[in-house]
Amino acid sequence: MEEERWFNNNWDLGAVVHMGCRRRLSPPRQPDNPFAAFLPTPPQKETPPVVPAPAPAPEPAKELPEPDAAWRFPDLFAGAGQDGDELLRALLAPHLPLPQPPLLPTPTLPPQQQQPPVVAAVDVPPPPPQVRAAPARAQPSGRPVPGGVPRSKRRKNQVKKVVCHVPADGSSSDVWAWRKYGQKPIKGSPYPRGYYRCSSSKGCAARKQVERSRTDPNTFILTYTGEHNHAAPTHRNSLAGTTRHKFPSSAAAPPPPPSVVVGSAGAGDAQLQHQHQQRSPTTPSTSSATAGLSPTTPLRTPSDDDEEEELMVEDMEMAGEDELLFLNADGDDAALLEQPMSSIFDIVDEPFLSSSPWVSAAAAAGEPATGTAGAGS
DNA sequence: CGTATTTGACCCGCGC
DNA sequence: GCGCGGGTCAAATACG
Repeated sequence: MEEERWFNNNWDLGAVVHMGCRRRLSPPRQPDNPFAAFLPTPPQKETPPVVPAPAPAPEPAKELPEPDAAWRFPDLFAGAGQDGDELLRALLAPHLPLPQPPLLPTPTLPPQQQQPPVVAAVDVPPPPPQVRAAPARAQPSGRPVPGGVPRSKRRKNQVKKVVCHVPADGSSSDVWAWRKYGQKPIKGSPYPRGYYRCSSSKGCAARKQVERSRTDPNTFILTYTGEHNHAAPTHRNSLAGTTRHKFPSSAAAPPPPPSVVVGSAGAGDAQLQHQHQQRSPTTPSTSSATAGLSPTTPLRTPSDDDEEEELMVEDMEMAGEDELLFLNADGDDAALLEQPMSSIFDIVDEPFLSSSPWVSAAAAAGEPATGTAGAGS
């Protein structure tokens, strides 16, 4: 039951999805932040499930504190070097060369807001052989596996993950289009976890999980799994069809602002809402997810930092990865963190970088222009 | 018409 | 071996 409730909440993972780990300039604040749902507000409107989390107001997402702040992509790659995560490497590779500055001038961002999201590269170590030989059952039900990898194999053990902690308000979008394929309530967490798959390419195995940190509702945990086997989309993908913001059937849940719009900084949030509320044609940024996000950044208090670290640790433990790398703003890696996640993706399609509008535009604006398809969300 | 989102069910990994 | 929890799939629905 509780789960259902959370489920219903349907907070906008999408928004987060877009955000990815990138930080972008954010507009002042919006009344209705798409991320609001993720924000500190308790998912539920009235009854807090089991989570003792100090949920702020019962309001849906609207009452979120002030999510504003722009943020950038946490550098997944920061830790990439070691994890052996090809993902990270890939991400980093292109990145290094990039002149990071262009990304965010952070002119308007107050110091507090500038906190880079924490990124952790999780390398899931292959399970000890003894643990389980997993005969890899061929697909049980015969369900075709997307990547050709049997579901069982994809599971925890062998999956490489990149974990990013980003401020709830912040949002950034990555160039990729993410399509939501599931959402589940997580035990122990009042917030549901959204599952997204890269819709930029049909065969792309890249997946993304968006979850609000139980310890710090102000932080979203983005987990990237798999690699993109294609170049970043320059414009909406064919796959990324139209964005649709449908209000969840669950009437209980307030219409979450599904997608973020790439609007101009400042209006971004507002646009987002408009988009899904009014569906303004102006920003067809593609569907919701990848479309730009104009998230705002959350105001983070100093204490948040500490919490973030803890979060990271938790993640690591949770993930069971001894070898996880966590990047923290405090750490030297912070510099790396400053790089927008999009860069990471860029790796995949370097060629695109040259022409990719988002890279520069996104960096500047903080959002991927309409180029990405919005799936995500 | 095509695609995205939502939601329930199924399946599997992991722990006990 | 069983149960729990997580992750994914697929059908239905809705929107551009």
